[in-house]
Amino acid sequence: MKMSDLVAQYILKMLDESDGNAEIQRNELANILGCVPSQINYVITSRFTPEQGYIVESRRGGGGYIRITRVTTDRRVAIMHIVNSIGERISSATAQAILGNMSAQDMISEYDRVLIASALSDKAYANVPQEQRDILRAAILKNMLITLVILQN
Amino acid sequence: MKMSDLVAQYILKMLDESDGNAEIQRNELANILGCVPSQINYVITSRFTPEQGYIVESRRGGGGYIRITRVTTDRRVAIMHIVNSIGERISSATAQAILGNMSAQDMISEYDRVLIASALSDKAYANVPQEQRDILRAAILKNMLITLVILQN
DNA sequence: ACTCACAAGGTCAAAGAAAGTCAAAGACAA
DNA sequence: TTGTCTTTGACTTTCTTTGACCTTGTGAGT
Repeated sequence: MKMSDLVAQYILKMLDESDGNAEIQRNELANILGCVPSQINYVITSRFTPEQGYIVESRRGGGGYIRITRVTTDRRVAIMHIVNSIGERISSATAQAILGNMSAQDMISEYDRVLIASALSDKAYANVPQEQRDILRAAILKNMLITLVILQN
Repeated sequence: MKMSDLVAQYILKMLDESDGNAEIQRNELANILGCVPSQINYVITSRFTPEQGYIVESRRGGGGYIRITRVTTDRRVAIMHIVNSIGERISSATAQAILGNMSAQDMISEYDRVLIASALSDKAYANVPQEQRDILRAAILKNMLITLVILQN
């Protein structure tokens, strides 16, 4: 595997393990992975750019470091906002409306909207007693939206 | 036999052997088959086009590659097959297994797998009486898979 | 405070490793 | 003979690796 991929992988793993925030020491990491230090810079500038959703800070000198932070895009925050606004139960119509808005506002793709909607349609809930349906729908909707947030990036 | 046919044959064999997904190195392959590298490009552009059901991705530079993926149209058929094989009820474990297989066989993307799984997880069904859960899950799973089939272009 | 040594990280350009493009030449069937 | 498909190779573009040299922080000794 390419060195640059190894480095990226290593950093991504750190990010995953520590909630989107990784602090590395350039020389140390280069040593662990067996590459030249500037390779680390290369990987960071090519794969951890702001466009790709990362903020990079660093310091030189003794005790220096490079800190890479995965920025939770507004999208993720926005989706979580909606998740939190969904109560204990939700009707089919309301759910569809919410999904429609989310898609209109580019928080989710059209593809996701349709797919999620298909998991909420009343059609699938034929066997569930009326008063349970909306509770169930809310639970599933939240679950899927949270999954989306996790899948972002 | 024509060089271009040899190359095509080689690639087709790789696709067959690895489930519709072949990754080659242009120069290496050219070397194995004894042709110039650009011959590979010629074969790919003339025989592995999207119209003919292939997706081609590539990267230049060190560790570069050319990846050719066969998009089976019978993907839809295959999914419907599975839909029909799902009975009245399905357990969480079985559902996960089916999704895992589908993703492994490239019938659905990893993304879809995770998203669908999140709609089936037992966690969301807390309020549903035990014996209803598996029925509901089957209904939702089928619904989502059918939606996927529709969404496939 | 001042200076100097050391410890980080940063920059940049050159070399290397692949893949892509394109046009000219060749082969061959209609 | 003409038009289409193949073959080939020179040249281009993109991505990666490496190393020499630069800049910035820290801390000890004066």
